[in-house]
Amino acid sequence: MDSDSQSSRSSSPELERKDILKMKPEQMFQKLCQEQRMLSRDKRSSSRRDSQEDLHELRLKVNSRERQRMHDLNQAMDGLREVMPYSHGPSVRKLSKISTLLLARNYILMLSNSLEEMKKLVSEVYGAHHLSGCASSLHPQHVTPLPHVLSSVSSPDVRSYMGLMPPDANHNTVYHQSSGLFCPCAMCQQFPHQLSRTASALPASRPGK
DNA sequence: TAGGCCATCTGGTCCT
DNA sequence: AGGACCAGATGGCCTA
Repeated sequence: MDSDSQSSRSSSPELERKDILKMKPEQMFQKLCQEQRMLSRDKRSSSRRDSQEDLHELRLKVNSRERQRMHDLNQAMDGLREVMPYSHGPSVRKLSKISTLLLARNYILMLSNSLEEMKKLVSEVYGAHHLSGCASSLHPQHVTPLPHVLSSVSSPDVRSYMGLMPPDANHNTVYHQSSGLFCPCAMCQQFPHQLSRTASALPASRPGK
């Protein structure tokens, strides 16, 4: 649908066609006569035609700009989708725009929450030399997703990411799982296999710099 | 087939 | 004045 002048989605020509179809024959005839008169008048008036052509060209220009703007917006949306933690496999349908935005919002909230938890954890570790079970205390349900966000999300992938349901076996989630739940914290994501070892082997004092 | 999602056009408004 | 942004209208495509 790149052609400016040949778009089938143009609304006003469609309307005209519908109107014409609704007309009685005599009305249609009148309308045709009227259009003929207008056409001949336009032929006589070259200046008016020029202004109409200018108007038309302007309209095409504006349409083109708007289309480009929407393409840019969609490109940005795709960029956002790429960094969102949901399955990217070919069998997975693309997130809708609204779902992408809602998920992005929730993801940011979750990351903020995780960061806070990590800060607490670090202070605990360096304070009491104790690391509690991270994976059991940090899952997305602690992020408290907003009800209206959840209810609007229909994609099983998104819902599974939000902790509403276990992930489909066919979908490879990027999240490390613990007891069927996802742990979003950076520690579990980057080196989950080291977590238990780290917990017992953490130095009693702050690592020297 | 209804409903969701989307692309496009269009006119209005705001901003530079 | 021209461009960016926005929202409404419209119609196409796809899926449950």
